[in-house]
Amino acid sequence: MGATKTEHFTDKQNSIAVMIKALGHPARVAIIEYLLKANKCICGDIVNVLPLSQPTVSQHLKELKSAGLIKGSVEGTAICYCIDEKAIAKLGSYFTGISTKLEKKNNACC
Amino acid sequence: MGATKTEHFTDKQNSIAVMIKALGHPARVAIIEYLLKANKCICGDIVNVLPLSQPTVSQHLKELKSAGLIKGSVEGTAICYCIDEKAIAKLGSYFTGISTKLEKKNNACC
DNA sequence: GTATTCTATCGTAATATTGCAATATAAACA
DNA sequence: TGTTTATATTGCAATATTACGATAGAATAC
Repeated sequence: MGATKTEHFTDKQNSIAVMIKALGHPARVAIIEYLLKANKCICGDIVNVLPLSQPTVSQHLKELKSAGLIKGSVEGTAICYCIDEKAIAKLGSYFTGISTKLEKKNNACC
Repeated sequence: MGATKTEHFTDKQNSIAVMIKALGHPARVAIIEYLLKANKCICGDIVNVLPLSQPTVSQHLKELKSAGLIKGSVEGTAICYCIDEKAIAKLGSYFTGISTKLEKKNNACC
């Protein structure tokens, strides 16, 4: 035990959980927020801004990328990381969808 | 090492990450989705629906509750768990806020 | 009272995550 | 070619998470 029993849940539930989990760390929230406000988005900037070592930042970027939340394109020696709009939009509509259903239900049970 | 360096991030970043992290597991996504569609929301129902043991489900419910995503009220022997609308709305607006800002920026850098 | 039912907690094993130093890789430039 | 610069990978230690059996607690039924 210790491993998540992904095989017992639906693909949708698993894929939403993976995307959400990727943002479940303050460093990765900070990265997204930095990418959002930065005009240029080079990894080196992020290392300078975050209070974490370069390998650790690189690892967080890797996780965000593998979850599909950011994209990275090689730009000479540096790498340009950017937010994947579609992924964020998907998460947004997932939560607003729940809110809408709750309103319709009137959430009366409690 | 091994522990998240929360002290280096802002309160906002940490609190968002905690809420998001609570949903970063398919079982907890499944619980929210079940609470959403169920008319009654008793913990026992959830144990019957999920492919996990009663202690494990109880633990997941505890995490969702401590993250503020659900509320629980005692109802005789059973406990009535419900989604906290405000928390879900907060998450929804967090993501749609990012989307809006991305549109304004035109996300032109990559 | 005892029995039953529902949920929480404890204890513990398996696994995952976080973080960094050291090192590797890869492109640009001298 | 050798050096610098930027990022990735490896290896490892510390900590967190996931899961469940056993057990405890708390309310209801008898």
